[in-house]
Amino acid sequence: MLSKTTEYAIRALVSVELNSRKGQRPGFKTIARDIDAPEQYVAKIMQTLTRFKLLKSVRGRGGGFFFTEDNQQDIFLYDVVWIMEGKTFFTRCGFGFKHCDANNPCPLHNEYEPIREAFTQLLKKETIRSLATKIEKGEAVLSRLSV
Amino acid sequence: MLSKTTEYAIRALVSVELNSRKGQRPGFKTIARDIDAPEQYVAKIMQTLTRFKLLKSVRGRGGGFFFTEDNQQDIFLYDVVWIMEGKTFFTRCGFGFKHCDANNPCPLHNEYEPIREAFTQLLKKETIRSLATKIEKGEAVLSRLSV
DNA sequence: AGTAAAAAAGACCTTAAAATCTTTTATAAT
DNA sequence: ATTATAAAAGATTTTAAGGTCTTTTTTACT
Ligand code: FES
Ligand code: FES
Repeated sequence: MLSKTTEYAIRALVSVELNSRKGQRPGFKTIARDIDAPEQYVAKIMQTLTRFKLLKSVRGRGGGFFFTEDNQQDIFLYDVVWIMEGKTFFTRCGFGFKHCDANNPCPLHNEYEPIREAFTQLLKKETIRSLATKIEKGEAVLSRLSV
Repeated sequence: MLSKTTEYAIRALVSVELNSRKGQRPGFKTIARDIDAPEQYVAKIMQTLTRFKLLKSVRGRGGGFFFTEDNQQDIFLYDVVWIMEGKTFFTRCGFGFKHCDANNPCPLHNEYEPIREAFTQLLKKETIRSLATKIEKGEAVLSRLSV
């Protein structure tokens, strides 16, 4: 569904949020450990996310990644997916056509479109914060050891 | 969602079904033209599908791909996806964990699982025949020119 | 028997995603 | 100023999906 890169991006942001709540400002190594992903790859993803201003970074001693007042407003998963996968993600045809067109539908359209829409709504509802809160409450985990 | 290869596989089978209804026994070149996919790649996919006995093939003059009495029972999209993507397809975690586990859920599980299940049900309901029928009725198309 | 037609098989190539390695730039403490 | 720390940037590698090319095998027609 989502690419591995997008999944890492979401998990990374949740990691920053959880660390922030503990008064920490994590670096990419901490984040990578948190979400069990390759360090340098996480570093690249963080670069993308900061370039798109989903969060801020500072270099050097005591540096790391963090949210500012600007970002303190909720980041929807929709935003992250939009950045990482592109806007076409939300309108792809489930049958492989170049794009979805209700006026010239593929044979899956009528049934696929609502499912795609449900997923989009999920991405428009859940935020980095909401996921972090579930984890903080112990209702979910950010990472799981292999099995 | 589905890989390009799986999409080709489904469309190829629908093409065989439509051709059969017209009394034809298509070869991979005809199928490739029908579904607007690369000839040799379609040939490879057809090899996989025949190996898994979703349909039969005969070589040489007058050869091609066709369904037998055995296959005349409906082929569910579920079967095709199972073959092309593997059984793990239906139980993947939307958050990137190795697998989905309701007892140790990711923060998307509660909302993602029903969506994944809805898609699985769609694949268990629709068949190669049902798609072919929609196309025959003019309710949908098998292929679309670029745009 | 010989030939043409078609799928099967195997080797190979291309592209994009995922991942790694190395160098540079910014920051803060000493 | 120097040094340690950390992100940014750039180049490169690896892996897997997607795609192509060539040869072999099977089949039917003449
Ligand atoms: S046309 Fe295929 S999903 Fe809409
Ligand atoms: S654990 Fe992630 S979807 Fe079930």
